[in-house]
Amino acid sequence: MSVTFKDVKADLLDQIARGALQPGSQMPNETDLAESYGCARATVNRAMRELADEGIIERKRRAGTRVRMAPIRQARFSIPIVREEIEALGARYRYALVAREVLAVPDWLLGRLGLGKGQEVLHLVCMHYADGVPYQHEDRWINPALVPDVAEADFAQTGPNEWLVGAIPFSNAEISFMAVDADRDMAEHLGCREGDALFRTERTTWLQEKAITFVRLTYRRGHRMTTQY
Amino acid sequence: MSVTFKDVKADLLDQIARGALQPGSQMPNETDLAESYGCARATVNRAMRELADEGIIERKRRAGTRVRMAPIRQARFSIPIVREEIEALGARYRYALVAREVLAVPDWLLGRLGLGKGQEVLHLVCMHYADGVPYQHEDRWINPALVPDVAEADFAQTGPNEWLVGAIPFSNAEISFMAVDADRDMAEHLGCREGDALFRTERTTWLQEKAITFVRLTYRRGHRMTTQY
DNA sequence: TAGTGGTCTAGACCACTGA
DNA sequence: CAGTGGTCTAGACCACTAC
Repeated sequence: MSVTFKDVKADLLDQIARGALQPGSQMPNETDLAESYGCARATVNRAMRELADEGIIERKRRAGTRVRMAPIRQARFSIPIVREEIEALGARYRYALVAREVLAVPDWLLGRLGLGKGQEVLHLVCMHYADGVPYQHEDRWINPALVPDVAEADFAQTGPNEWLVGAIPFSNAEISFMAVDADRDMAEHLGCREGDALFRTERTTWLQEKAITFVRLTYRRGHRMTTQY
Repeated sequence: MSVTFKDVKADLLDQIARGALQPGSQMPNETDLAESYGCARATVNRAMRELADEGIIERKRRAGTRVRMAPIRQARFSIPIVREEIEALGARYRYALVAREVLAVPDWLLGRLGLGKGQEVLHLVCMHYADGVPYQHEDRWINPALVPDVAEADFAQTGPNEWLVGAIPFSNAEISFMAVDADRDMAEHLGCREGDALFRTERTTWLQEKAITFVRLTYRRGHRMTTQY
C-alpha cells in the first residue's frame, strides 16, 4: 500500500504534538517531504493544505511552511433546523404560529435588512415545542420583495425556517450569540420567570448581497449549544 | 488559461443558487463534468470535494452526487485569545490573577477531567479588562499531572490561556455556549447586577485522550459572539 | 457486480514573494 | 530572481455500495 495523504497528515500532526516540530519552526518543503515519505508531491500537498485549512500550520509562497506559533483554534458547528434538533433529542416536535403581520419596517431593522423607511416587512412570531414544553421562540422578519411566494405561505403548519430553506436554495449569513434577560412576554412564551437568563442567536441571511430575513431565536432556560474541535 | 477548480466550483454553486440544479437532484458524474468543462477529472473532484465539505452537496460512492435537500449550514469561528480580542477592539488589555489554589478535585469536575476522587487540581480565577473595564471572568481548572511545568508558573503576569497555548502544542476540545444569571460574586467581578444575563463559554481541552483543563469564560453584560458563513 | 467517488503518481507550468 | 507553494493533467488502481 502506498503512502496516503492521511498518513502524511497524521505523521506531521504527531510530530507537532510531540514537539519534534516546534511552533514557529520552518518545515521542510514539499519536494523534500515527498521524497522522505516516498510519495508524490501532490500527496504531501494535500496533507499540508488540510493542516493549513485547520489553522495548524501557515504556508507562504517562497517563504515556505511554518508551524503556527499559536494555532488558530477554530470550531465548526452546524446550524440546526429546530425540528431536527428536537427530534434528535428523542422528543416530539410541535410548531405553533403566534403572530403574523405585515407592517412598515421598524427603525432598528432598517439597517440590518438594507431597507428604506416605510417599506413593508412580514413579521412572524412562532413557538417550537419539545414534547409539549416550550423549546424555542422565533421572532422573524422577512423582506417580502425578495421572497416572491411568501405572501401565499400561511405558516400555520410549517415554520418559516423550513419553508425558507426550501424556497431559497443557497445563501450566506451572519450569526451572533448572546445572553438576554427574559422580558415578560418571553417569560410567558418560554415558561420561565421574568429576568431569567436566556440564550439567543440572531441571524441575518443574504441572497446575493440582499438581506432576505432577520431572525431572533431565543431558547428555553438552560439551553446549551455544544460543538467540538 | 485552463479551467480551474475555482471556476468549476463557482459555476456549480451558481447553478445551484439559480435553481438550475435543484435540491435533491442528481448531478452528473465527475467524468462527464470534466468533459463538459474541458478539464481533468481531478479538477472537478477538487471543486466537488470542497462543496461537499461545505455541506452544499452530498457524495456517495456508486450512488453519485446530489444537491443537498437542506444544505448543512455550518458556521466556523475562531476561538479568540482574550488579549487579542480586546486589542482588536482598540482597547488596552489588562490581566489580573484573582485566586490560585491547589485542592482536591470537586465532585462536579470529576467526570469532565476524568479524574479520581481525592486527586489534586490547580484552580485559577482571573479577570481580563478592556481599558480598565471588566471584560471577561476566567474560572480555570488544570490537571497538574498532565502539565508538568504548571507548578512553577505563577500566572501573576501572564494568563493561563496564553501560558497553556505556549506549553501545549496541540489539542482538541469540546466547547459549549450558554446564558447564565450572574451570581453575587460574578456581578461584583464584572460590574453588573446580580441576576443579569451573561454569556458564558465552557471548554474542556484534551491532549491525546486526556483532559488537561476545563475553563469557564463569562463575559461582561451585553457581549455578543459573531461569525459569518 | 458494475459504476461511482477517492486517491496516488509523475510531470509540468505558473504565481507569488522574500532574500 | 530564484525557490516555494498552487494547481492542472492524464492515467491508473482501488474501495465502497446501490442495484
